[in-house]
Amino acid sequence: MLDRTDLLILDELSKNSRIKMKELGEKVHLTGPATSARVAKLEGNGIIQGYTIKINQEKIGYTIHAIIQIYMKDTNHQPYQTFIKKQKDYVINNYKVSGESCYLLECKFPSNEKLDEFLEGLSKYVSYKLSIVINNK
Amino acid sequence: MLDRTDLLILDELSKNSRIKMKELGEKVHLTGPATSARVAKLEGNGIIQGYTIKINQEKIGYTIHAIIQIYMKDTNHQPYQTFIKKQKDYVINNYKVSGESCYLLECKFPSNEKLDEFLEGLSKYVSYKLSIVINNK
DNA sequence: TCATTTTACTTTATTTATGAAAGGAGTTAA
DNA sequence: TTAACTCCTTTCATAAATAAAGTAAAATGA
Repeated sequence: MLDRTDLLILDELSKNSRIKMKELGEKVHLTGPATSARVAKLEGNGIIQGYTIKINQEKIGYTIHAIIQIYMKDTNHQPYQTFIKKQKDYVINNYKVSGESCYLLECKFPSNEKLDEFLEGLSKYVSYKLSIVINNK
Repeated sequence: MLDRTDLLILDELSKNSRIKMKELGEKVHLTGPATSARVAKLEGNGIIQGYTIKINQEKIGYTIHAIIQIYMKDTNHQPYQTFIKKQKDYVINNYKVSGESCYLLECKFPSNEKLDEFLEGLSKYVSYKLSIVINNK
């Protein structure tokens, strides 16, 4: 299904998704139009789900990166899910997981005040364990 | 430092980083060159760290998404870090965290065999708790 | 206060990239 | 062998990016 060239294209687009088709073509030894057709195919079959940017969250004021293990108090997850949906500014990912906890919630906050406020709300619905990210190497 | 227009630009580029500067300009009520200059500034000051793609990992054979809590057996983290550096194919993020565990390791695997192999290696250096991601809503 | 500089933008013109169309080479299958 | 596909290249028209020049408003400073 995917050959070496496709994987190379994915790799290059991961590193720089705004690369020109001509330049990407040079990297994978194809012409611009051939490369463009390959990329369109990868979009069409859903392997490329979208084009996005990496934002330095600290530089835009989100200095706290938290990962929170969520334990349900109740079998009904809906109140928790509804709460999370309202916190789009803070929530990066809300993973349902197998293992010790029920969810792993990845969030960003601009201050301890906002984090505290969030946890106050959260604790109405679930129990949690908080981890704060120090680095990512 | 960042005004409303900058935040709008970041938002639009997050949704589609390959958008034309002219089209992005229309969304934020600027001309192409003005938009282009704003974006260049956001790149220059490091707020935009890079342009990338979202890849559907399942469609390229990575069906297992795991998050692993890491507990050090020893005060020396180096053997663990060295091991992780060798596992680039599988490791998405290796967060050093405060809280219960020392690290939160996010990984992807193409099969239970590869996951098992990885865990066998991992257990030489650290203790761990494994969570498998079911969904992300 | 008023002149000067800076910043942020628009407009225009040139360069560059994209995307459509035509065609060729290699592969597969009747 | 021939037809149908796939995947590519080349060519060319169109569209976008970029550089340069100019403008207007805001900030700076004597």
